[in-house]
Amino acid sequence: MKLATWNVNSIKVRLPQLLDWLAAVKPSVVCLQETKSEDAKFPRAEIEAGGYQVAFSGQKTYNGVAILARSALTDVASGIPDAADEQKRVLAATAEGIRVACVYCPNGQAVGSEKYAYKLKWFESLRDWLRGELARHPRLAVAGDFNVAPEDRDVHDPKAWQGAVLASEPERAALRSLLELGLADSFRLFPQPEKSFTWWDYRMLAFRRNAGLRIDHILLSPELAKSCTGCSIDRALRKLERPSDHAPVVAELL
DNA sequence: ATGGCTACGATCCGTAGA
Repeated sequence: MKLATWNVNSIKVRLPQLLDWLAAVKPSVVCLQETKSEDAKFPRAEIEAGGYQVAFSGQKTYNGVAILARSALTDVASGIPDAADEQKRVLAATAEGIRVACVYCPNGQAVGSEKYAYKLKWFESLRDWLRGELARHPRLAVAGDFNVAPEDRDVHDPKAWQGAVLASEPERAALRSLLELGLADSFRLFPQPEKSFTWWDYRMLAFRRNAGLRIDHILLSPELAKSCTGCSIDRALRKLERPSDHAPVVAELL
């Protein structure tokens, strides 16, 4: 089965691409971020007509997450318990016997800014929550836009990005703290092409120059990591007219 | 050169993204 994550940057704008992609790729479970849609306006019927169950937690203009599954979605839960946050960034559900956590981690804007502090604090809450989730759910996947490039090889120009937001050491340490819980970065379980990225700036012909970052990830519990047979980035969607600035990441699980 | 797009909700510009 395929488990995918994609930051769509507006579910409304990207809906036709999403439906085409679902029909072509047929992932079993899909995590979406930056839906930018109030729940009342979420295109539930269109996605259901495409053969998917869907759970969503959104707000106007910003953030917003959703989980799609070809089979039933159960035990849907929004947000990180014990972490009061107005921003809709987390959604969990069980599908195909997997506990799936869809996350849209804060961007952080600039190192040292208020939003950067919020980002680091938010990662602490995420880590504390996931520690318990891992104990409760041996088959746990955490998929989404983490807004952190884990290592220099995940950055097109490490010198230019040295210490910058998305690549700074405190952010990398925050992401590592999730891996230290026992979660594996599924992409790095396998040999991968050099300069593999999931996000490219809309400006500066960044995609054409492959000037990107790998900031979207699928993290797997030890049991799921054992059953993972591949992980890749689907660059095709980034080439379409009016693309999201992110490409989907797809993990293959037995 | 620190910008350049894109989406949104509000107007015809500001905020945010990464």
